[in-house]
Amino acid sequence: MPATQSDTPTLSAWETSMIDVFVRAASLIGLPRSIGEIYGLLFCTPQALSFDELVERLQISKGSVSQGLKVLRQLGAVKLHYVSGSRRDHYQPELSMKRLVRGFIKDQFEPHLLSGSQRLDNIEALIQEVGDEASHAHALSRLETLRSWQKRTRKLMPIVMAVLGGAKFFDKESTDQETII
Amino acid sequence: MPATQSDTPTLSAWETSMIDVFVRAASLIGLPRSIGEIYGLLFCTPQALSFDELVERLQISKGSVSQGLKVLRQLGAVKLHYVSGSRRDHYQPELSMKRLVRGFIKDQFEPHLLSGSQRLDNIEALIQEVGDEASHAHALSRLETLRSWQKRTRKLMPIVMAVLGGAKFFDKESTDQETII
DNA sequence: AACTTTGTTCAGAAAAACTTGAACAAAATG
DNA sequence: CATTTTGTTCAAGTTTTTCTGAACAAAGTT
Repeated sequence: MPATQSDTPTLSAWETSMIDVFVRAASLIGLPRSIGEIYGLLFCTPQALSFDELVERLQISKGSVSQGLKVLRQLGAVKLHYVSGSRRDHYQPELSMKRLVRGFIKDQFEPHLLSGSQRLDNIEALIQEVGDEASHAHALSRLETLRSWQKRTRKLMPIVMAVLGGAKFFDKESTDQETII
Repeated sequence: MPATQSDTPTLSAWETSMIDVFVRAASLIGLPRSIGEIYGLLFCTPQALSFDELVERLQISKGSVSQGLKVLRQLGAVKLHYVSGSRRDHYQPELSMKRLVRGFIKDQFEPHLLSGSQRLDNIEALIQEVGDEASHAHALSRLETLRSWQKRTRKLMPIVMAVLGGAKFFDKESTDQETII
């Protein structure tokens, strides 16, 4: 067995700590530890890393790395970086907070908001069945509360994006488009 | 066995659906199903509900209700409502979106931001150990990126609260306090 | 074409999160 | 003070999520 180059190039202390920050952040937004580790290591490393390097340095399975990268690509949190003279895929982290947040919102938030509207309409139909007048009225009132929450959430998103990056990204309906930052 | 009043007063269709909305929302922000159910039922119901009524109508264990209410109280998502002639605690849902969001941020977000600052300082110390000049510089640069993300997140919170409620609640440092909504 | 390299898939193992229910504490009642 | 009512705690059980590793597919090499 010829001496291969990599003897599990172990993580340094600062790398471990910084990766830990990302593991916590991942868990805060409901993503598994392995995804935090992968993004974290990419974030720490100057060069793009290949699939194998991630497996070796993090000491996690190929399966976890494959699935983790899949999710990170979907979120737009990592970018493929073509390295000449290698046919392996190499990855680099997305470093723009704005793009990271947008990816997350688009992928994990918006779908829920969308299907949420659907659901509220269905509930409205069910409320029609309620016989008692007072109950019926109360149910409708709560439904409206929920709709107002939804509406405000939708209004919030573009503002968040604006604060994070200065770009315009406004809701079709909102005529009162204030200028922010 | 004397005929007691409540034969598991089952949930109506619209209540089930609306509770389902809250169960999903809870899971979206990382809270267990039982908490979504409890808040959801309180949200649907005109009167304040007691501990026992929650157990009976939702058909979940006393343990789950007790722990669920504990978390909801901590988040400020439910309020105690004293009902004369009963020594049971009765609960009502917080209906202000602003207060709900603030409770969530205060309880689940801010602690992470706080300890986050600590952690970054520790990482900075560890980076001092790095011998190689280029690596050292790169590590510091990434640390600064992280710090800027933190700072922007902090700036965002008061803006979110402002959009949600119209109140002023600004960061000490930000001199550029724009007027929003 | 046979072989190697590179990465994906997925069933089962392991770990983490959630729920249950019985034992317990605290306070009111008789 | 014994008893009942009300709610909490926590060990054990259940469910859900995550991870692993071996089998597999795709594409490049020789």
